Amino acid sequence: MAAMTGTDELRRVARERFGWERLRDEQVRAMEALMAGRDALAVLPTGAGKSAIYQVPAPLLPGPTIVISPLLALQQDQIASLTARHHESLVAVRLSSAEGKTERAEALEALRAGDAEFVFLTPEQFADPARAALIKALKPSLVAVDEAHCVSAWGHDFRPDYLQLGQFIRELGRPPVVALTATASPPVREDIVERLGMRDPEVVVTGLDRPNLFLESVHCPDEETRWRRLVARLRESTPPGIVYAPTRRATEELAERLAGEGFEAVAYHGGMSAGERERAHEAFLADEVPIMVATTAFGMGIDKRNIRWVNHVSLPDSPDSYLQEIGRAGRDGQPAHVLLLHRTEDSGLRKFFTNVSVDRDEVADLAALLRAADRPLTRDELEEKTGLGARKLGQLLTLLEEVGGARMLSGGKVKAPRWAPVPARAAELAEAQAERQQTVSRSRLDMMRNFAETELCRGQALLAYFGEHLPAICGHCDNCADGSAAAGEAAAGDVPFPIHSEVRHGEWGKGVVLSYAGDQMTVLFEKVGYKTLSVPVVEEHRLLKRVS
DNA sequence: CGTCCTTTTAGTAGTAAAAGGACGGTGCACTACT
Repeated sequence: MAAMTGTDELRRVARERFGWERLRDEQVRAMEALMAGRDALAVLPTGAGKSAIYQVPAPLLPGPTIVISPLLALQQDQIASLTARHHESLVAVRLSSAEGKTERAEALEALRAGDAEFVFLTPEQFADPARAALIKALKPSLVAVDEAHCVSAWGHDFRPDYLQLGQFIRELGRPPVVALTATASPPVREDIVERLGMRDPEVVVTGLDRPNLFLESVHCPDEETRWRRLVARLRESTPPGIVYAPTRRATEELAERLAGEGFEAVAYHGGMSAGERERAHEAFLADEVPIMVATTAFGMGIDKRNIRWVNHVSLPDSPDSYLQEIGRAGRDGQPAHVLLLHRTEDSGLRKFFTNVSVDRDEVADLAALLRAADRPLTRDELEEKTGLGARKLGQLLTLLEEVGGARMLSGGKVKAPRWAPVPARAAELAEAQAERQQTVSRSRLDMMRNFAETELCRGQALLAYFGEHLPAICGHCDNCADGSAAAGEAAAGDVPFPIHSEVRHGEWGKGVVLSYAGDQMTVLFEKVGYKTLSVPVVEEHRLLKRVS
């Protein structure tokens, strides 16, 4: 009964304050969980109404709603769209480095007075204890973590404050938390839930299959072939589209070379000035620039529905990244084409990026320093005492925390827990932990390569990675089109373990069966990530045992 | 791990291969200076 009333209330708010006549079942399920004080994790494609999941319950809950969002430009857009929809009844403010002292004070006052409902923040905002206290004093009733895959993708090295979000949420007294993302494979989902300290979240996941995207992958033996295939493809493609290149330099050289061939192409990467980036972005959105040649910097928050193709001229680091990037094509539902031009050599760069080199002595010194200190130390103090750079220090601290050698306190301070292992042991554990992470990253890269090289259905391969089983071949990839997918499928015999069943491997431990393709099977192991195994070998040597 | 660029070496005059080293992606926030 109560649930019914709650749902009616949600529908009323959606209709009256947002103008949404219908809510999808998944949206309602997540919203109801939040209203009941529970956490929720929503993996929904862009355009499926992710934002509504926190926006609709927000005015029904007593305090303001915190929205954690990774990019300032993205926050800007989100606030603009909320404001446009709302004619001042639901105000959103932002606290960031872009707001001056006065603006911040005004924003906080509006939140305190109840004149503003949403406050947009980056995870870095909580690093300053004074600011964290101000936010805590607002008694927020809901925390929404947008683009939640960043927790997993960026937290471990690039933006370590992402990993401290869970700590901050605890300090807030654990209001309901909703994590939102368009793509998250099972290990990423687990990482999000664990890192944010979510409890038994309501998980809503919708199908990831995008039938209007035609998937194609071509192996290129050399750079010349890659260039020729790209140009040939661009000549027959309708703009606008995105070419993803691996390095900043490659984007600039490629854009120039394409211009020489008569294509209007503009480069985009993180090394360009904010102004240049914005101009390029705006021009692309306005259909003034037909081809964007970009690094992974270009993507999040791009709201453009008519992107007709996405071409990659290098192998991405994982299917996670790949699905994010190709997902930007064809949002209008019209046919779109994605092409992956890969070389074996591409993996080198990716391996370099996933390389977590841990110097045992450095970690041991750091652990010893923490243990010897009679009070919690700030990062600045640690940087000074160890001589490590901020990036490296953050990485090592994260590792130490994961193995119980460090504890993060509010205000970015760090101390050694009472039960911390001795420095030498902590270093050993940290090294092992780094190796595990690297093993999992490499397994993702392996899966990306499998996807690129498979002669079977690519749609099935991609979705299986994300834990989704497509019962029939996808019908929208190159291998389905030329018949090789169907041929491979027919070759598959009986399966020893059902899809999604739990299995155990003598060395790799527990895992879940994701897919069968040809005589290969893919299993996702908790500890070592994705593995592809030969079914006959598994059967002959009884490598796997059924668990559930 | 691969690529690109510079330097060295070989060995004999203008070039060419080998060896060495640097570099590679994603963004916030803060400070100093104009």
